[in-house]
Amino acid sequence: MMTWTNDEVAKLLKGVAAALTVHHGNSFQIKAYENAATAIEHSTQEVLDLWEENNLSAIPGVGENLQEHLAELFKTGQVKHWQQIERGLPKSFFELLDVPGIGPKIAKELVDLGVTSLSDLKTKLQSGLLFRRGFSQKVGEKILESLGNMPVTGNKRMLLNFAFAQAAKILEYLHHSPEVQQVEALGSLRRMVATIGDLDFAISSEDPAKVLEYISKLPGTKEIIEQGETKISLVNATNLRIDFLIVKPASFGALLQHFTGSKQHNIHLRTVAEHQGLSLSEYGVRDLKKKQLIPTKSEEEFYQLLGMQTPPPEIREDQGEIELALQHKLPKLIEPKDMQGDLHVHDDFKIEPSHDLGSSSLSKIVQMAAKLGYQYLGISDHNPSIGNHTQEQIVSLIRKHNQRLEQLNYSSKNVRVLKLLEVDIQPDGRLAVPNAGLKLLDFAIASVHSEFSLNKEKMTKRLLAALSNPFVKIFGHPTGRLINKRDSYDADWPSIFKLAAKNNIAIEINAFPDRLDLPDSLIKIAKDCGVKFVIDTDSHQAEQMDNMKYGVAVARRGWLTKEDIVNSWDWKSFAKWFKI
DNA sequence: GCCGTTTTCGGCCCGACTGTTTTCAGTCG
Repeated sequence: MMTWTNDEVAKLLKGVAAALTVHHGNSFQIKAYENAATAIEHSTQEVLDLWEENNLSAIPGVGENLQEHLAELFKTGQVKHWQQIERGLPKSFFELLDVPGIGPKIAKELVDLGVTSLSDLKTKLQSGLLFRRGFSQKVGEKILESLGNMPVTGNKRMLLNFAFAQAAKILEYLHHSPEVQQVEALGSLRRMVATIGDLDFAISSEDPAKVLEYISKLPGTKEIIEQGETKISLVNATNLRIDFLIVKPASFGALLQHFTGSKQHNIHLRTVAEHQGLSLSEYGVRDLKKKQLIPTKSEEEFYQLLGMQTPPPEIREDQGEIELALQHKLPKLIEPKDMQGDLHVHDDFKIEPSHDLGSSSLSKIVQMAAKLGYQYLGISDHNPSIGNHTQEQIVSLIRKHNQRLEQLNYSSKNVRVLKLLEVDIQPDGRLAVPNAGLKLLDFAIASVHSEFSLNKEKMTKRLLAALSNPFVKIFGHPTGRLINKRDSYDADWPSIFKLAAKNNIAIEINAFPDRLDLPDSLIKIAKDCGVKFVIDTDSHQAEQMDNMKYGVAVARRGWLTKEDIVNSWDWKSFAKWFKI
């Protein structure tokens, strides 16, 4: 069977919308296709998986018709109805739509002028041929610039920690302007999505013109894409797009709300507003009867005007948060300050593992745990490699690993240190440490570090076997994904989650920024199966223990509360849990 | 084509910026 990524499916839907546009189709049908495309593009669940689970309706904007079309696409590789709509349009038409600044109308104009591909477009623009045939000079020049800025290969989205670092630099620059009153990073960064495409900033100022002037001098700017009275967009030297929006302080709340998104959340919210005789924009809430704009300084004021609670940014994905906020029944999500321990930290003890050793000393890690205010800490080095050691040697190394931890507990009154180990799940599902070694531990974290491409059936069997081992209390980075590098492996997740729930094994939410695994999209499924979770940093140096916030963000995006997360519990409750 | 506190018909989010339009079309977020 063919595989389809969300991006590929979204691109097809956008193509259908574009074809409808040039054929003067129904504008609302066009909108429907475009909405479905963005929803799929930004979905954290794979649309192909959803189809297999018979759950395509989980994506807002995908209704009965589109579900049928998508089913046809996944089964046969094409959709007859769409082919009809696209009849008469050459392949190049759809290729051109990828270029920023080219929409359906311009793409049609270009193919009618004889453009056959992206490279042909470039040639014909540079030679001036298109201009002689009547194509707008200014539009052409903008397109040439866009072509130059387009990434050669698929544009990778930024990891959350990288995006935060970039945003921090820009925030610092903005804070240096006396005209800037408030400033905040918005968009997918504020919603803490696992990967970030571009950066958005909201700014409040009494003098927007001066702020625009100041931003236009941001160091590292390659090009200013557009600039108006309230907005400036630029691209920096690393081809990162950055948008700045500026309003008077009285409207700052509305601006925050508007550009935090998500798009699906806002569209739904505006239909709710409409039923109340209100209209929403980045300037405030407009009373349609009185024809009066009510500016909102804060987001809370904004949502209050709609009679709602303010949903935390992380769950503004139109997944039911609007309905619950209207009923004032939003759950109280887990927060970073709730965390009482980190159970997955590697230190530099020479345990002779087959994977990365940590680089920080044990004492430095314990200090860091104390600084973070933790009640407990799990030192969980990788197991000694099985290729180079006998079973006796493995057990002996574990004893040494334990000894220094036991000594530590005598000298450290604040942070309790647990004797853990991150143990490989071998391809057949057995653990890489014999029971004689496992029983020396407080408990084991089991995770996969090899043979990622087993088929679904074999992988499921492998994981189920590992989670049947009574020494395992945590299932580490469950799907094995490395963002931008390696996809999750295929497994029957509901049956794995059910077994974990039954065996009292916590599913890890690994906070390492290129893992963020369990992904937010699987969390709800896991919770529905009755599992508990841990949030761990998988740190290999002490500083990385600060990554906890990213794991907490994933948990929040999965709607988890303190009750769901065992290492947000105090020591007594936590100890009771793992000794069950 | 979607969707429901006007629910199976009849509506459909809102606005900025650019270019070339002297009142609007195209694109984007």
